Amino acid sequence: MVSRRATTMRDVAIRAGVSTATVSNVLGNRKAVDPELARRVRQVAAELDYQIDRAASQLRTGRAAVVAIVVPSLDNPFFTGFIAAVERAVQGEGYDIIVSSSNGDEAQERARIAAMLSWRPSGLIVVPCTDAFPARDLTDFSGAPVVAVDRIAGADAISHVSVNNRAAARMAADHLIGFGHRHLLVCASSLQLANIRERCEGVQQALAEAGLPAPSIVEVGQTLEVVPTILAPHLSSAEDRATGIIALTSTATLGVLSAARDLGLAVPDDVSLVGFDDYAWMTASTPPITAVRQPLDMLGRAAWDLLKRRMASPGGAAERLVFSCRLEVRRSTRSIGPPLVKCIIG
Amino acid sequence: MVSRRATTMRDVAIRAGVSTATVSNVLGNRKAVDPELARRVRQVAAELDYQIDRAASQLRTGRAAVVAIVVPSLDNPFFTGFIAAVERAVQGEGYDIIVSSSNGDEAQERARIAAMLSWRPSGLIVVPCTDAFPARDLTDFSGAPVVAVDRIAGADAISHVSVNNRAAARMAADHLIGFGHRHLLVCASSLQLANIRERCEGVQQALAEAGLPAPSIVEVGQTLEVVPTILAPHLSSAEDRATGIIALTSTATLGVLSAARDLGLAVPDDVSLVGFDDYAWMTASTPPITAVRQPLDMLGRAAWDLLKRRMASPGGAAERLVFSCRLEVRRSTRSIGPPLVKCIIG
DNA sequence: GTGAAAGCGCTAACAC
DNA sequence: GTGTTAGCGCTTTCAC
Repeated sequence: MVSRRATTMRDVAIRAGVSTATVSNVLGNRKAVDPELARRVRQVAAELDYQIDRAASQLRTGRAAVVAIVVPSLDNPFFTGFIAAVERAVQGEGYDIIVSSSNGDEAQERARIAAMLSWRPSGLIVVPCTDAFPARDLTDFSGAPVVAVDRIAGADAISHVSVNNRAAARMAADHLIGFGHRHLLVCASSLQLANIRERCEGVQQALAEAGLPAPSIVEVGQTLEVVPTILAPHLSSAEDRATGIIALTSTATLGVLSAARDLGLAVPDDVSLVGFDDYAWMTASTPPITAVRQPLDMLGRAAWDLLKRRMASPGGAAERLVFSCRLEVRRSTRSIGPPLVKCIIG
Repeated sequence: MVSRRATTMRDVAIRAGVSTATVSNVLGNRKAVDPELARRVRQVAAELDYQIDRAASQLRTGRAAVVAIVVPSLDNPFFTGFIAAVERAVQGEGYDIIVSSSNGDEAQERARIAAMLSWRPSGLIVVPCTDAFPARDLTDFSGAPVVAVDRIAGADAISHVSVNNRAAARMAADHLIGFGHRHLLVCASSLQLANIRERCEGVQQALAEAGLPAPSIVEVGQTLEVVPTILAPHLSSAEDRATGIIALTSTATLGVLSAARDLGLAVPDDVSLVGFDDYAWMTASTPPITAVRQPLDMLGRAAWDLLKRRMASPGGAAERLVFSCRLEVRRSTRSIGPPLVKCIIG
């Protein structure tokens, strides 16, 4: 296969007997062009398999029709599901996506964002690996529109989309409380993340309002293998052991499942479990897992919408969009008694 | 936030008191430059937060330091895991990735590949949505180096990486045969795909060589929801029901699990199951699933290596790299009797 | 070893 | 409504 020079706009122009400006106008739907000429241009372009050179177009216009996405990991279905949603949203508006993973590391995040920025993308969507998002100076400096996703503390100057974490976690807790559970265990990935902290608070509030004891919160990290070991002591003490567990991420959910199995605890007979995020394996699992479903598709679409708003008016105010989650009730939770009726004295 | 023009190479050159050519040479490690000058250039570049404009660089050199990846879906952990592996491989060699999903549709695949090609990427890695890979004319025409992954029939003119599907499936079948299973059911996604057909053949061979009856093969598609319905008749007939199932993809594995549960069949007590692909949920599941693990990371790295070879010598011959899978034996399979001893007559 | 200058393919201003 | 042309920021001869 010999590498040949690609067809240029000039080639098309010559063959169609017009100027490159006209070709550009036709192909970019930019200025009114005589219909007959336009038809001819399009036909020649098709015949020659003409593909615009984006580098040249970009150099001239100063911005590429591309949105850059940086996520903490490409091996996590939550992030890849989000990317898929963004891709669906930008499709058909002529934008492509470039994606990069920060591997959950701030230094890498910074480097990856810098690299993405050198494409002069139309915008940048980032799921920061910590909620401080220290790479913000980079994006500020470049002037590229940015939308942050999911984890961000101090939602001041940056547009962002997220989920109502507190409400989602309350919903999970209320479900368990309604099933008569009084002692809950929260299995969190990392309390360094604002979204995880919010979820914890949601559970705490629900319990407090029901007049029940505060939940135990255990931090299990992001690595599945170690979760059972960390969890074991909390699940073994037969006496005041939690009867209901809320796992705050899908990895945590998997971890709880492993731990319970290793300890010979049956779900939901011995412990009820509410998971987070909603994947195919949760419904195929035995028992199917009751879980809080985050609207990934909406999140992706919203990120793109917000980005477009920033692109249209870079000077405008930052916006935030918060989505609600749904609880998919399945079979990993069971009633162990009547819900405690809240006692209001005074 | 006011959008400001980014720092250009010219800015750096002026401030460092040199020409843009020198800056280019320093930053691109291209020609020998006086060490002191080089130091100054680098320092100024850092001070100004200079980021090269890739569009300009690209326009000049004719190729972008970017590899385009097209997969059938971004919602499938096999494909996203592959993308993650490629990203790891290209990282640090200064390449970025642009990714796009064909949604399993040939027309979209074609369109997405055309769009990717307009970036004039250094290369293209594609997991075709059918093994015919009809968009090959596009890539041939553009002259961009291409590597196909996983599904490709007639491995002639195009470099590709894949897994030894036949051997992998044989391994699964032999494991079951060794456990005394004589009647196997194969749960395939789609027989349109070469890799799936090869897996079927692997099972058939193993059975034939053991002198056992041919497996039943049922095609369940890519949508999880319908799998149990399709599978039900094959799992219900109490008499000659298969005692061992081989699921040829992770979705199929999930489908078998759902179907078995719906039918009240226990794994592995009533049926043994070997899955394909190896994900976290398989080990967290109860029981943990015995599965064929595809070496995703090697596949990604190999795709990049092959691509580099094509980039280095576009005229060279296409190469293929085939990897072996491993069987992770867990608890979804059990022995139901001694293996049948193969009887060789004559 | 360094700089001047041409030009990659496109778009946008402007002239007609 | 169409063509001419300048120039985006970089890399790469080619002189020096």
